[in-house]
Amino acid sequence: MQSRSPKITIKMGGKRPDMTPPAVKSIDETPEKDQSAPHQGPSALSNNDRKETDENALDGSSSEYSSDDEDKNKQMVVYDHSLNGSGVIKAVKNPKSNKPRSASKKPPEVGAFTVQCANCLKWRLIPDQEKYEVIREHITDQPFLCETTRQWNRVVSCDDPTDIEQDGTRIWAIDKPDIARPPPGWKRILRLRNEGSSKFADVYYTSPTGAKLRSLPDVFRYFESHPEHSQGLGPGQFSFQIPRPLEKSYVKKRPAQMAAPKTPETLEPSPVEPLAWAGPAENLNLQLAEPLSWAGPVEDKDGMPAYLKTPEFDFENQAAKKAKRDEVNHL
DNA sequence: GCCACCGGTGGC
DNA sequence: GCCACCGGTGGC
Repeated sequence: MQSRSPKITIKMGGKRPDMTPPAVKSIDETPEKDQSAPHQGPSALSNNDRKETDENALDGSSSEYSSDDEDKNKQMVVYDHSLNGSGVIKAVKNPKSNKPRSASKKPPEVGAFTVQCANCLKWRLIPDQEKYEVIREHITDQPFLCETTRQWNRVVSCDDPTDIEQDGTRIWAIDKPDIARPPPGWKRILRLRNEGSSKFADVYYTSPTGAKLRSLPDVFRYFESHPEHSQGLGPGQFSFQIPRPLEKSYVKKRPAQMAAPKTPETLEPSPVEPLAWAGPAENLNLQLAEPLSWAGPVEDKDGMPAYLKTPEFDFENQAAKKAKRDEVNHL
């Protein structure tokens, strides 16, 4: 299909931006999901990516996430923004990267990190994951600004053009704000899944001893078996929250639940009646076919660019969660 | 056998 | 619907 070129813009939620933590959101640009062609045309895009990277002074300090790979056709970008829109992005490699050595499709990888300036709303690439994590950790209390890039000796102002545009070559996703940066010796790994999976991504932590932990209970169990590595650590330092793809169709919808057999008000046992399920099952199929209807352009009433809707962000809940985390961390 | 990746489910 | 958690498994 023709590739759309959504512009990313942040649309303020209807809510008043008092004390509001940063909203996180993302864009996902996967123009088509051609089921048969794992890789295509977009090889040119990798040039774009590289050019962009160069232009944006990611040069020297750019990390292992920079564009070494030739098959970076698409990227996923994650960002969040606060009241006036400060956001964080991540970019990801093409989900359909065609590494010759494996027939199995490798999931996309994070390819870059970007944050949106709270003032000018332009995107600024972040040189490496560590810096990104620091920014994300405090994005609510310390909105990101163009001047923040001076931390890594980059001089850029709100007058300068954006580092990165939504040009249809990337997949955008929404990251969560205020995720604690991993404790020293620990790493927080975000693994994206392939398009069509039941989930968008998985988060896991690697411990100082190399253990891979997939959940908080995992972390607790690790603490028990490795008390020497649990000193001063609490659950607040770990977050298994995953970003969300802007394009919801990236993730396969869970089939609608079979209508639970109505429990009659009476306590009379009701006979099992399998045939009665036929109806719901058909509906289920219809729903699965539905996602294609996303393809059409989406006009936004507020004059915002099409294709981009600011996902709703639960400010209050985020604030509550953060408070809870802080509280936990004090224990 | 290991592990990266994916699916499913229960709880909210 | 979202999320946390964990089981299953195919590919190595």
